Amino acid sequence: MSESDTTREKIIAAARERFSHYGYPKTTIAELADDCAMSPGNIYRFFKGKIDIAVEIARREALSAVEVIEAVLDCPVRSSRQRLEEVVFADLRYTFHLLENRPKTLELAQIVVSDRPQFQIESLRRERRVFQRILHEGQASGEFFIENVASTTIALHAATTKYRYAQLFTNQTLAELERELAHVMTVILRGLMPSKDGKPLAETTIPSEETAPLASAS
Amino acid sequence: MSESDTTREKIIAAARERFSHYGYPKTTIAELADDCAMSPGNIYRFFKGKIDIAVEIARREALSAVEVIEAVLDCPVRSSRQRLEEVVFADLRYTFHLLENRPKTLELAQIVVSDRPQFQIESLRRERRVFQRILHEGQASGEFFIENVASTTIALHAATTKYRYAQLFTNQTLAELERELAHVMTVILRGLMPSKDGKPLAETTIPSEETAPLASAS
DNA sequence: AAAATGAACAATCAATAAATTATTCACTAA
DNA sequence: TTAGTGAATAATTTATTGATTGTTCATTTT
Repeated sequence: MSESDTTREKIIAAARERFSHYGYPKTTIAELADDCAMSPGNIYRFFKGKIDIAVEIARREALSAVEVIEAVLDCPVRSSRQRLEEVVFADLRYTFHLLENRPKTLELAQIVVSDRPQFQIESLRRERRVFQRILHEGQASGEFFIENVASTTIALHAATTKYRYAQLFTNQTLAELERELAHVMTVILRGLMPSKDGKPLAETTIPSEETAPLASAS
Repeated sequence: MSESDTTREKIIAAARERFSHYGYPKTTIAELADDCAMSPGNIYRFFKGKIDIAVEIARREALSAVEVIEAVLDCPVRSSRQRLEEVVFADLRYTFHLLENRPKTLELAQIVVSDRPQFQIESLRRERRVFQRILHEGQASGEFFIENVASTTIALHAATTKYRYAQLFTNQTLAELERELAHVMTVILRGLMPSKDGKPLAETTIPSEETAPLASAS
């Protein structure tokens, strides 16, 4: 058990090395086998296929990313507001630097997601859980006024979508993105705070679709 | 002048037809020339290259999309809040239906953007201008409390990024996206409204980067 | 002149063949 | 029994070629 575990780890280590240097497609099973001083066939006793090695690496990468974000929760802060700000900015900075310094990580993630869509869904869910904890704390302490923590978490997460994998959408610099994110957080936080008179603004309801059906085939 | 203008329009019409039916790559200049009863060479008296025909079509598409959104501004509404809600949902619905009914439109847009990055920047800017007008109105009437309309517009636009070209990010249904967007707008609108005691929450400032440099090459 | 042509050329694409690679499995070693 | 092998095969990628397409331009038509 422990024996086969270390063998498995050896494969993962070799793969991490090659994937990040040469990329997933240009790394061959034969090369990994060589690195581990074993035959290609033996790799398949530990992984069902090449893609599964990538999945395992990406899974660990995603988990450690959430850990980095979660680490911010351990820092002492004045308020839930500050906690939320710290986490959101940490998220932006972490993914920005990751894509900047190790571009192959993005490539690997895209390959994994295109083969395993569920992977992305679960990664995002883990990330949201961190947000949810902060909102919950803020609600409990009375600092935030939140009618429904679950749906507000989703809203917060959606509103900051642009700042995860920002390089996919824009070629703004990190400084620009930070400035922009600060404005987004200003609006959102004002929206999370209780109004002094205790009467929160009514929720947005989905407007009815009035306009004629557009975009018919030309 | 008018003569060559109608010829140009004939080419655009033929291209619109073929691009939306068979796609940009599978449409040949020879076919367009045939459709217009002219020789391939003559097309080049009106467009510098094939891609420029696509750019012109995409430009018009983008303009008419903004017009659709702007049309919402003409409907009488009770409040700036309602106006903003209508516009944001109209945007989601328009682009959602567009990509659903005419998927080649997305393909064309992506081809144009990859060749002319400026195209996307300008399209987004036009869209933001609509948002900005509403925020400005709301500020003038006192309905919204906004310190800086320009940066708040950018924030609003960024926070709703997910709902433009939503199909690129998720495979949620329109109904799911609408429900989610309603929550996002709830938070944002609460953030835009003036607090009763007149003292708005301080703006978010960019937190200092405390964590050690992460994501060094492995 | 201005508008248009169509053959000529260069660039790109599609189809196929060749080479490489992922995966399996009957087998050997510990 | 468990760990590992490596040749055989299936799947994928890469290279090569021929065909198609985008673009130009000397020439013709209006």
